[in-house]
Amino acid sequence: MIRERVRAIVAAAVAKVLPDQAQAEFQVEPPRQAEHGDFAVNAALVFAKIAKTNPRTLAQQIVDQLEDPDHLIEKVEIAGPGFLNIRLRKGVWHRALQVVWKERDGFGRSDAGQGKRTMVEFVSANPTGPMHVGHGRGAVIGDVVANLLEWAGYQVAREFYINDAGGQVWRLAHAVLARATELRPGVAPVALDAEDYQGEYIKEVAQAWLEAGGDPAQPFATIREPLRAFATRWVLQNLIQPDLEMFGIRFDKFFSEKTLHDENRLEAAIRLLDDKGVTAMEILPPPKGQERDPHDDEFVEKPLKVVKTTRFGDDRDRPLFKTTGEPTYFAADIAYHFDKISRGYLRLINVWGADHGGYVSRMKAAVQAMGGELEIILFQLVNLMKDGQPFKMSKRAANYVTLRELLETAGADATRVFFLLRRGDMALDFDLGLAQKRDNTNPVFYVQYGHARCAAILRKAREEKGLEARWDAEVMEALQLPEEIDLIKRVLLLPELIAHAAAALEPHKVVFYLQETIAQFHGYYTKYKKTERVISDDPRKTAARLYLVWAVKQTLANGLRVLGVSAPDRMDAPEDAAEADEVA
RNA sequence: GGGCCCAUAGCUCAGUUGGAUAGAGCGUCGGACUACGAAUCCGAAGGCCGCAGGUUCGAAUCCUGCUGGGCCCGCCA
Repeated sequence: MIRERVRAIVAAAVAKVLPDQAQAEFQVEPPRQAEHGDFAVNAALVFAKIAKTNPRTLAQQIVDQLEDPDHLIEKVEIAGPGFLNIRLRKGVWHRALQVVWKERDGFGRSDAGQGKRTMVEFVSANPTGPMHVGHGRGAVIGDVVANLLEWAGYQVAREFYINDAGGQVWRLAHAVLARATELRPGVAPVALDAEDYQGEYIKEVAQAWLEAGGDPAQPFATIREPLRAFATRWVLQNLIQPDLEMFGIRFDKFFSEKTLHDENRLEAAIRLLDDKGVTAMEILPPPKGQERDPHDDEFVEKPLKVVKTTRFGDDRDRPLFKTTGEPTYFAADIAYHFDKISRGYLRLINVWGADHGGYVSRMKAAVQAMGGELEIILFQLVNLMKDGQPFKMSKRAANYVTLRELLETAGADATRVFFLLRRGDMALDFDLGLAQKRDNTNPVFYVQYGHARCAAILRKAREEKGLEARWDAEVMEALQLPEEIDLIKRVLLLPELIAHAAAALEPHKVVFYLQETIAQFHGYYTKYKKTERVISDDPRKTAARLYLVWAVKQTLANGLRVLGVSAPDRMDAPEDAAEADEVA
């Protein structure tokens, strides 16, 4: 990478001026202002204090020691408080653009991750009902983070944790039984409890269960286990997996919580924590500022086995077992994460909604105690809006907007981009009216159109002139317009942009990069469409520009692939954009 | 009472991890197609980067304290 070569040149000079500081960090960055050259280096500012001189003098000393055997540098200036503004020869940029031709669909990849085995766990929606828009945000963030890590050289597995054990799934089973008795005349009715799931889909589950031979005349206690198994599997297969498929999201594994209990896996994980000395028997205090309620029989004053998560910065120690003796959800989650570690995943990443914020420190503490490394992406919640007004929804109530409705009205591409248009730690207002609009206020069309426009130019060159874009080092110096050099620089930014977004676990950066890149291309295209066209009578310029357009197209395609968004070669009329989404 | 997140143009948001004159989209106003796609582009107007201190060559960015908003807070999942 060019930036690294420039850094090496400066670092060598710094080492001569200040032999002791050779390993210290300084920045080599593209400056905001074009007049400041190709790279701004702040080495003199960073080292001035150590060198006990003023930055500008030090900058001059560094410049005096610069050696540039490959003749990359055209000009170096000392500017402002002591920046080195470095301008490279244009030929350096021309030659560098060959990398796109060499790497093609792989352009943008790097090996920063060095194949480190990494697991991204995301969605993990409870198998008790349809997914809502909040799950959609987590799904897109998780999927694109996983893509980013793959592109940055990690070996990535995607996993979905199925919470198919515990109290909520009994609520689901009971609700299904209640609805089944309604559907089967003559069977003694079982009433739907207030805490049971109320949604219409429960009737579908009940119908399917009856068709599969379920017998609603049996008492709940005797059939609840097979009913639980049936209902959670049905929800997963009919409500959750189809949505993920529409979204284009695949998981390497769906991991069942139930199997952890069935196979006694909690025990081994807890024993490990015992060995590490981070468990204890404790009577847990009530939360700060609250009195113990003597009438509340749910919280018996009785010692419980806990993980001493306070040692890792948690507010309080967390129980592994309830007073009833049953394991907590936390205990099962520990077993699950122990399993991940045992399978050799050195880096664990979980994608959670902000409503799980209180769970972060305890889970990190537990994983750390087991010798693992856990990072959690907490994304802020999605506020549903309709016509500018908050649109309240509740999971138990029958009416709420599902992810599927959203995918069906807005399409997978637009939904993905919409969710990635903000940083994850910003709350997101999702306007249902806006999601259904299919005009240029929707940014996905902008980027896809840019890709299609590049494709159109290449198509025209092929059909009317018989010309194919290809790398030819001899003609590249025909690219002399400042906008052309800027476009080359922008294209070459993709690998570091992806590596940077992966390191920060911030997928939205890719969206902004693509928007800026295509805007730059549109500007170039429009400015010169009457004077310096891509396809002209000058064979050298035409060949060089066709390659540049091809490289921009490849860059956009690769960026879109990371986002999981299609890159169409032609756009249909705006009214028919819905169909265009399906073309991958 | 405590913890996490947020506050930047009229609105929605970026801001390269501390750099030089803070950017984009939408909206407003004014322009640009007889040739590669006008789903586009160019220009103008619009800012106390929530407030007050601090750290240093240098702060939207880091630290402290406020103000306002979101989420969470006993063994649910």
